[in-house]
Amino acid sequence: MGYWLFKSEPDTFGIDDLAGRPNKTEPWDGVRNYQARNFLRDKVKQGDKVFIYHSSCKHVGIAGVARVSREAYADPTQFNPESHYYDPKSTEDNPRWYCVDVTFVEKCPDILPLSVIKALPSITDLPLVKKGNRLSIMPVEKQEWDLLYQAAMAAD
DNA sequence: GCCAACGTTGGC
DNA sequence: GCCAACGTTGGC
Repeated sequence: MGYWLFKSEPDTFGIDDLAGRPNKTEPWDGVRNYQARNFLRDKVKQGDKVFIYHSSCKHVGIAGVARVSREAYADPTQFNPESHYYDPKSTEDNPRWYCVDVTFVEKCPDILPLSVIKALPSITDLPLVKKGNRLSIMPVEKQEWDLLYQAAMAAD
């Protein structure tokens, strides 16, 4: 079982949007970074657990948990000229971008703030806490997951 | 809104 | 292949 953190801007799509979708499921599309793409395409597996992280907003941090309900397939938005994510250099035969489906699992009682995550002594390797971090799909080690999950779900 | 950090593009 | 210019991300 793999563990991941996916970033999203809640003004566009946040944990509440995911919870409100039919079957609480949504394609995680629009990823347009090669390192993130490679994780999505090659490493993210059905049943893996995912922290949904809210970025570029008032309360930055881990907002909830989802699981991967469908493994990588060609991101349809890359073929749609109307889409913000359209990529004219991508073809159906040789798609450049991939997405997975994620399904809502649970919401944190409160956002676990980035400042708190950074203050956890054993969270030092997670790309999220590194300087200049821009990776939108990143692996989380099991020990990291357990610690973050406990912190995120603890009601205080 | 600011700005640092980073990824991508394109001329050479 | 180098690297400057540019666009984007993302915390604050």
